[in-house]
Amino acid sequence: MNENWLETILSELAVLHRSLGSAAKYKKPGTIERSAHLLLGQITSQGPAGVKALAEEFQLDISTVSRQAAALEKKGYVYRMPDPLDKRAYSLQITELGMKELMNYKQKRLADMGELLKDWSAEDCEAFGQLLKKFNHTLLNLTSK
Amino acid sequence: MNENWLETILSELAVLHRSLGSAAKYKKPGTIERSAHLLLGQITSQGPAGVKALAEEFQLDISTVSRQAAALEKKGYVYRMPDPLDKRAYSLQITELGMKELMNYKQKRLADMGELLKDWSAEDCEAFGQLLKKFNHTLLNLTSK
DNA sequence: ACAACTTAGTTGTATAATACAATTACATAG
DNA sequence: CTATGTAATTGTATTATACAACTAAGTTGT
Repeated sequence: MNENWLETILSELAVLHRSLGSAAKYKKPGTIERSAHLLLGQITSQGPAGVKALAEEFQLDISTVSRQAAALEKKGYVYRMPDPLDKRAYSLQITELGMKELMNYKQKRLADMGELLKDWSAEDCEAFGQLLKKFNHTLLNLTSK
Repeated sequence: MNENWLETILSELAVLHRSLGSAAKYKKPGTIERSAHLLLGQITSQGPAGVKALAEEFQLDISTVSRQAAALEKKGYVYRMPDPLDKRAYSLQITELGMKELMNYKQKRLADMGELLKDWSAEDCEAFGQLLKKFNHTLLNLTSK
């Protein structure tokens, strides 16, 4: 394993993380935040789920997800469907408004990313997407065991 | 431009950002943080610099870098070299202790990353490193103009 | 030469995203 | 039916960031 590439990956990941962190500062009033959108996306694509399941899925602390869920609920993007068998639990379901918001957000992000990558070859885009996916997969697998 | 890869890139970046954010939680006492290490790395590889120059380099707010610099100084990893021509300004220079710390940190990170990627082919590591670099470059170029 | 402007850095305040610990309310097993 | 376990919330803390107000020092223009 060539150490040089490891070093590159490490430092570029650090830089990337920071860029993504500071880029997050286009928060006009009324917008909702990145993490909350991941939650919205999850319950949209995978169906309703409770806080605990979502936290496991994302490997986050339950408290983190709980607060995100509360924020989403406050904005009317999700509602809580009580679990009939367990009065402590509930499922988060996306609302019409939530779906609209999610679409909107995705659309905007896609446009931005398209603009950013407008000079990239299709091959590079594809490779980058695949490798990111693979990396995330590797990361989640390792940390979970 | 194939929209599908854009979508993959978008969502995988979001996931990656989050993983990197929560992985940051192995902070034993006495450790120093990711961002501060980027600063240390920068003044090591590019030579001493002031807060303003570093902030520009990283495209961060000056206040952010100022605080990071203060933290590094408090730990004894950098010292302030007053600029003889401008009494407002100074250069951050790395100390022996700072170098030791930086080495140590890099070493540990390299080992972790090597472990993480132990099943990756050399080709994939290389491609991932290159694409990350390219992406960061694209990102910094665009946002700066 | 001094008033007006500009610049380097700091500090106050705010926000997002996270974790861990304590708590609440309910569920389940002896 | 008491003891233990579990879903979620809430309190508190941390890192990393930005923006705005401020301080002190340098620069410029008449």
